[in-house]
Amino acid sequence: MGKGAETRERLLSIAEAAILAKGFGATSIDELIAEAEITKSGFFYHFKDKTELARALVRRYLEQDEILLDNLFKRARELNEDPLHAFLIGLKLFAEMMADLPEGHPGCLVATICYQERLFDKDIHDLTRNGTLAWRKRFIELLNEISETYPPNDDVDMVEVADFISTIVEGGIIMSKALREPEKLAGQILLFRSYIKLLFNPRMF
Amino acid sequence: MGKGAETRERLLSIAEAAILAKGFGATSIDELIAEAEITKSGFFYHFKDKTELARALVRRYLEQDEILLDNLFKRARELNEDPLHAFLIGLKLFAEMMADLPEGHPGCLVATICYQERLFDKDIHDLTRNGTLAWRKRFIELLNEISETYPPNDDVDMVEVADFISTIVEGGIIMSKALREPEKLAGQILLFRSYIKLLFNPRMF
DNA sequence: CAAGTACAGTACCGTCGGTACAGTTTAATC
DNA sequence: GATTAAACTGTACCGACGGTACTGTACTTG
Repeated sequence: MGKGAETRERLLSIAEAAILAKGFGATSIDELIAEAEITKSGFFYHFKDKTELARALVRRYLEQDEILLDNLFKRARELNEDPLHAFLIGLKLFAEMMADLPEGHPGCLVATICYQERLFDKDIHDLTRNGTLAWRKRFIELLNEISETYPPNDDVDMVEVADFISTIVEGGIIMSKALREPEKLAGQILLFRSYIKLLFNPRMF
Repeated sequence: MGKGAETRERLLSIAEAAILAKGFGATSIDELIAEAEITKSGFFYHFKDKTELARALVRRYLEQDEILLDNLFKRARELNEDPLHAFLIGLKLFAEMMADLPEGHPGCLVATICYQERLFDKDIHDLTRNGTLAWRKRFIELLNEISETYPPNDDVDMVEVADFISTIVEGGIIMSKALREPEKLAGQILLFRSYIKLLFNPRMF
């Protein structure tokens, strides 16, 4: 990574932390450049305005997220080739990863942007929407594979179940923050795991 | 309601909508007074600063929320005196209420504040935390009553299950916004209902 | 050594949160 | 009918911030 790309990455990391803690509108460029130890000109060299910073931030966030989830569920599949058990293992790994964050989850950029919709243009909203649809696609594929072997015990739409995990992670982050209980997120992910167990349990009824 | 209280309420409603759409830091007092058609002096007559506006906003939000949930689950109990079935009816009523919001849920103030933590003092964070704990208390009581008659089919902590509904509502609001699918929230609440059905179903195993 | 990269420096504009304080309208109270 | 408090309006001002514009320069690379 060249010198320019390094400064850019540093700016993105500082901005992400600040925006997740204070919101986009309340995050000043002045504070970002103070922490990054560059000047305003330096900032505007990398991003032509605040909107472009936001765009770059979301893109980076979704890419990193994709890689993380890819690795996690690939590892889970290597530990057990049955799709249901692999998914349950993946969820446990995910919960453990969330539990290991000492200060709790720092927050999801998608959520921040949704809760400040008026500040962003269609471009950014399309990015977050496509990111969310990518989560849906990932989990639908896993769930469809599971339901081929294990018929579900309740008549539920698999798209809803696929979105359920995203809902619970987003909600769990908020509950962790609101309650000041960092472990809450992991606990809620494990409850989703409990639901999956009950939904696909072959010994039911 | 006197003239003063009326203006105050109008200000609070305008501020709530603006803050849920743009965030606290990005909401200017100037835009609030423009929409309320009063002057800056008028604003500072009612609230000594922006922080006091936030405090009043959260208090009002949690009070209204409490009343809404009280009525909803009281009505559900009147329709069926079995605690499990009453709860399932309550969840259906809740989902229907959320589905009836034409533009989707406008957002939860607790979530907004959690995602802009650095902007608020301990006072406000205590308010949101106590609000969340009130949700927990409400649902723990309902769940404990259910589990006396219906032993749960999985070994889960009832506190986690009580928080699960709050998690799903908070997450469902974000998913609705991110996907631009207002119905998503109701669908996710109904999935929680599906979980409750599976968890307490007496015909299991 | 020329050229681009990666910034620094300086100056300026309009907006915003907040303060201060004097003046005015309206409705209830004595 | 005068008094008084509530509910504002009007005006002026401050420092911080987002953003623009343009010039200058150290460092690196071909």
